[in-house]
Parts: sequence; C-alpha cells; structure tokens
Amino acid sequence: MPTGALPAQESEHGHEDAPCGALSAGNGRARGRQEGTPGRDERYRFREPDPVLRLSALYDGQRPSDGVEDHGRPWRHGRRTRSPHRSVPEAVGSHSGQLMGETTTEPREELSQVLRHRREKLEALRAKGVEPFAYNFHRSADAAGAVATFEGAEKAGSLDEKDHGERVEVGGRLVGWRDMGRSIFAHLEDASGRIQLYFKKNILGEDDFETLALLDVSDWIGVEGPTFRTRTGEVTVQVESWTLLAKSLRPLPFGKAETDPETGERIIHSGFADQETRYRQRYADLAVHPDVREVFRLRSRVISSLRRFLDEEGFLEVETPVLQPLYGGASAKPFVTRHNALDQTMYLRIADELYLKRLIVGGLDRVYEISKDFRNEGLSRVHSPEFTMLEWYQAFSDYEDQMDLCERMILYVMDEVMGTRQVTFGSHQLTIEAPFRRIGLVSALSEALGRDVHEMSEDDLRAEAERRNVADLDGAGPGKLIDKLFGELVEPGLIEPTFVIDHPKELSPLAKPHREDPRLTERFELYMGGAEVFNAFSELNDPIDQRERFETQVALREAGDDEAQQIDEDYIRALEYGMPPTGGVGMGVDRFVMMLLDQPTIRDVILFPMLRNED
RNA sequence: GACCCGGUAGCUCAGCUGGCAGAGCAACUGACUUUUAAUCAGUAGGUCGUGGGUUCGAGCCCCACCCGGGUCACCA
Repeated sequence: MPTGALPAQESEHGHEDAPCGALSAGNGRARGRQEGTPGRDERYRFREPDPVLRLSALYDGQRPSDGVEDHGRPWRHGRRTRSPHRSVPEAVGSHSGQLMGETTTEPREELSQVLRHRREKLEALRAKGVEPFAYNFHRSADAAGAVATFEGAEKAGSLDEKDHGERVEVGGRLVGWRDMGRSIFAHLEDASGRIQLYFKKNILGEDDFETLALLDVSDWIGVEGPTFRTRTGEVTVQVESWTLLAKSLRPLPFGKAETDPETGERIIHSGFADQETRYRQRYADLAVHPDVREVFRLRSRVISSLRRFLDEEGFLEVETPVLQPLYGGASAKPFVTRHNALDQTMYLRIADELYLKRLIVGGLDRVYEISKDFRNEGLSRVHSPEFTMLEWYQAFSDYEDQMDLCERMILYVMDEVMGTRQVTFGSHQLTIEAPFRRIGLVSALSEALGRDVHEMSEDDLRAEAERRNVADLDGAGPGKLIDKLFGELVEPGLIEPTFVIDHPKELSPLAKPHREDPRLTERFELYMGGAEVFNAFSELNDPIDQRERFETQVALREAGDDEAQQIDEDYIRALEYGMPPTGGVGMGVDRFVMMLLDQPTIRDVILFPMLRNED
C-alpha cells in the first residue's frame, strides 16, 4: 500500500478487525453440504432437523416452515414484501440467484460461506423487526468531534459525577469488534476518524444486547450515549442505544493494525494488497485504507488551490469542447468517436491549447481550464489514457514570465495545502525554493555528450543515439534525436524542480522561434522528481509561420508519424485576426499531485484508473 | 510492444528433488462485564489462473493461452 509521507493529517487510523459476535448464523456446513446434495441448491433451505437453532430462534416464529422449496427467500415474508427496499440490494449481484436456490449459470461465487452468513444475519435482523437499511440518522458530532469535546470537558473539569462527558450521537462504519461476553468493545469510523464504542449487557438489556451478535465489521451503525475514558485511556461512547444504518453483506478486507508499544506508532498489516483489485474496487480500497482517502482529499485541495491561485491572478476559468471535429495542440493519438445526428467523426481532445488561444484572440486575455484530456496511448507509471490537464494562457507575457508564475504557483500550493516546502520524491528529500534551476536543453545535452550538439550532424546524433541503445529512431529528425538523447542522458537526473528551456523548433510547432537562436523555440518544460510536469511556450502568434509549421507536421505525418499534428484552418484564421504576445502553460495535474504526495504511480492519484475490462 | 516476476482458502502467503494441499488472519461454535492485533478452546473452508502434454503419480516438469505487477520506450 502506498505509504507516502503525508503531511498534516489528523490521526493515523489503523485498521483492526476482530471476530464478531458470538451468536451467529449457524452451521453452514450442515445446511450447505448435506450428504449427497450438490451444494448450492440446498444451501438456503431451512429444514428439520436444522442444527441452526440459535439463528432460527431469532426469527421469532417468522421462520418459514420447513421443507418447502420457495423458502429460499425468507425475507420476502410479511411487510418486507411491500418494502421499498424490495429484495436484495445491488451489492448482492450475482449471488441472488444462488440465494434464491435457483440454478444459475453464474460462476460459483468465491465468498459463498462468508456471504451466506451475512445474509442469514440480515434475515434474522428483519425477523426481529430490525430494519437493516435505515433512511437517515441524526448525528450530534463526528467521531473526532466527539473525542475533542470530551477532552475539552475533561480539561475544563466539567465531567459529571461518573466522569462522563456529554451525550453524543455518532454514526459510522464498524471497523473493529471485540466481544468480551457481557460487554463488547468496537470501533466506529467516519470521515473524521474513529471512536471506540462500549456495549454493556446490563445497560442495553438482554434482548438488545443479543441482537448485537447480528452485527458485523463493515456494517454502518449509529449510536447514542455518554462519552467516557476507559481504564486503558481511550475516549469511548458508552452505548445506550444503537441503530443499524446499513447492513454490510460483503465484509471489507480490513487488515490488522497494532500499536507499537515502543514508539506508539500504528503498524498496519494490510488485508488488501492486490493492486488491481484495489483499483477496480476503489470503494473498498478507500474504505479500508485511510491513507488512500487522505491522498484524494489532498488531491482535491491541490486542485482547489490551483484554481484559487489563478483566480487571484485574474484568470478566467473557461470550458472548451471535449468532443472536437479536429484534434490538436499536442503530439498524440486521439480516441475517435462519432456523432450520430451530424453523421460526423469526432475526436476526444488531446489538449485544450488551440481553443484557449482562440479565446486570447477574442480578448479574454487570461484564461485557464482544468479538464480531462484523452490520449490513445499506452499506460505506464506516469501515463494514463485519461488524465487531468490544467492549461492557462496569459496575454502580454512570454515564457520567462510563465516560469516565474509557475514558481509562484507551486510555492503557493505547497504553502496552502501542504503547509511545508519540504517534499519527498521517493528516496529524495527536497526543499522547494524559487528560483528553480534553469538549463538549456541543447547546452545540457552538449555537456552530457562532451561535444557541442549544434556542431553535430544528423548522422552524428543518430550514431550517438544508436551507441546508447536509444530505441525507436525510425524517421527521427535531428530535433527528435536531440530530444531522445536528452531523455536518455539528462532527464532521469532532474529530481529537484528544473526548467529545461529552448527546445529544437521541430519539436514545438506551436511555440515562437527563439528571439536569439532561430533553430530553437522559446519553450520550457518543468521537471520534478524525474518526470515532466509542466510544458510551456511563448505562443506562436504569426499565422504565416504557424501555417508553415503545420505544413511541416503534415509532411511528418505523411512520412508515417501518426502523432504529428494536422492543419487547423480555423485556428489559423483566428491567428490572422491577431493574437497578442502570449505565454501559455500546460500542467499534468495528476503528475503534479504524484510529486507533492510522493505517490509512485499515476494510478494512485486517480480514483478510478482505466483498466482492462473485467471478464 | 520487449524483458523480468507473479496468479494456491474470503485476505496475506508458504508449499523442498514430482509422492495424502498448509499457516496466520477473517468466518463459524463455546467461554469471558474496561478490551483495543483482546484472549482461550473447538469447527469448517480449495476448479492450486485456463487448456493441453509428460508421468504409476503434477500445485511443482513441458507447450499454448488468459490475467496482473514491475522495468524499458513515447506523449502531461
């Protein structure tokens, strides 16, 4: 599990799990595996003699009589039939067939025993008149608030004669359960943190206490009662009444947590380690891993902070098309789709750039957009086909100004969200301070090669690249060769924030020529933690030059480069009306978040990363 | 795409040179009224990714395939 050093979080919630109540749903084997029966079909019948007497007893006489086939759905009796909840919630999925005793073509479910027990408890609860899926629950505090209030009262000496704090109503998910016989300790977790619950038989009464045995870790419950501090020092709710809010029919894969007696640190033994399953079932990953929840809370705060920064700088947030008749603004392959009514091929955008610059032409002189872009390419640690891009364009600025703006923005976000300028990138500990290092792409490469890149012919460059086993050189011109060599030789070392500036013209068809060296463009990429996070130019505003650049791209495309750009006539028309000098920046928001939160892969900062179809 | 590693109980994993498929946790039964990885006693739980092959015998060896992770390479 990701264990990035996340700053400034409240508590380290660990995970605990524990066996739940003593009472239970009975002996599955006896029912499901009777001699000679093929298993599934028999599993849910209630027949005599049924050894599951404790469970049966809880039905309070509503238990279906025996030996009749349609008792596969005992909860269908009584008022349940007309309940808006109808039969089984969606989570049941393919198991309903099983449970109904029907033959089904569904593959046999892996969890049948565990799922069965929970379903039996659900029935037992309904038989006792306990509604397992509540409509609402009023909370007087969240878990952290209840603890804080108690501690405040304790400090102020305002506890009552029994050392109880005020009564609270808290609600959350059961994440731990320790049954001690006539008393039970449990932990309840909500978005704020966790709080211990204490259930005591002679407070709740015999019957209510018995019913607790039908609860499980993962259930949502609400409780009410005074707070107190246990002998071991933990602030705890002494439960006087409880309400089941939602029965969990599928146990969450909680791991175990222990507290190191030496350091007091919580050591977490994850019960949910399979990366793929964690991405597919992000709900369970989030439910079980508080630090994953924290990553996404911080991601959200980073994005808010970026937005606030740009708003304060006078930028206007805009929205431009995701579905485009012509894609452009980057070198990438698009997703293709079709609009039926217009009978027209559409592309999912690969960049926002060309639309945003049209807005500069129109006089909206500082604009930005935070959006999903789509590139039909492979997946990797730093590439997702669907990713979040922030682009902004500012008239009356050039790339020098934008480097300054980037520095300010990064420090603004760090101060506001992280509260520190210290950051960890893998094994590197860094302090981020402006100004960042600036290196010329060509001069840095020249230094790495030990010879002046400008003096090298295309053949020299190719020979160097081949000597260093740089892959995929087909059709690469000198610009691309320089870029490849740079990627090989210089890029991996760019851990601390570094502006790499002044790229070869061939690589940057939308950037202005360098004012001092026509072979280059005024462009920078900002690298952090070894990955490119920002990309920016002094934007090309000469429509005649722009057309020539597009034509060069078309030639590259015809030569087989399917990532080369196309001529966008409408964009050229816009430039012909006149675009003021403009600096523009694109930022990979996911990567930025990765860097700030020290997350090793882009999937760890995307809630639902793209995966191959399940089956 | 190429290379490396992996897929065994609900989860995390072990399984030697081919010889009866295992552990911990979770589940289930029982005990326990201030525990917190609760503890103690007991019970159940398996299509060893899929399909072929070799063998008296395959989780293990061979072939093919599926799925995942990592590394490399390109766009943020």
